[in-house]
Amino acid sequence: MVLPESFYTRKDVVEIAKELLGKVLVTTFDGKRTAGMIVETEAYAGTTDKASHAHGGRRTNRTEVMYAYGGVAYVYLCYGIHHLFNVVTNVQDTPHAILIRAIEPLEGVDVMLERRGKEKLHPSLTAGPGAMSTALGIHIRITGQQLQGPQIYIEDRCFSISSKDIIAATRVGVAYAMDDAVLPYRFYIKGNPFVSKGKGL
DNA sequence: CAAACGATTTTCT
DNA sequence: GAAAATCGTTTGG
Repeated sequence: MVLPESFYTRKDVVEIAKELLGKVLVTTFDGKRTAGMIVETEAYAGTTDKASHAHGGRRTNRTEVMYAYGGVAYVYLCYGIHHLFNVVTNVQDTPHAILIRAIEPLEGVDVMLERRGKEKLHPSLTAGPGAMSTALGIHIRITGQQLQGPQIYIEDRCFSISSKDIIAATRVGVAYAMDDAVLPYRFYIKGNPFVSKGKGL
């Protein structure tokens, strides 16, 4: 079943980040369908989180979509090269978001390989937010789209992830956030080979 | 209007 | 292990 808007509009972004593990992200761009199970996420808790683009209530053209009602996509360009895919959560004017960092490919592996210019399935195909977005065909132009299709949606296929297999860790690449960099806002599935390595982890 | 920067990945040494 | 790639967004003049 496709996750309803009510899944995203709840207030606890950390809780939602955990629950997204094991859900399936499905995209259909250029008539090509790809899907993968989410194995790694990071929560960004809006105005009080220095690592978030919206910290301190910052509001610009880019971050405006984070202030929207939960359940839309926020994609932004990092280092001029990488498209990073986020899910906006919480209610309007509360800019919470969850970065999807890695998936385990389930459908359309051949399409992902072609988009990534690779020959065979390897964890590096979708481990890491930039790589994953490329594999799924995610582009910054889909920012603001509803996560209920037709181009992109997340569904529950009833994969059960035991809570003891969910690992909480610090986020990647946010050292500049000072004290908020140590918060355990990164979640991943223990032992899954498609979880990104991060920088020093 | 010009300049600096980054929630990363790849490539070269 | 270090450095480059590369451009939209943000910030300063």
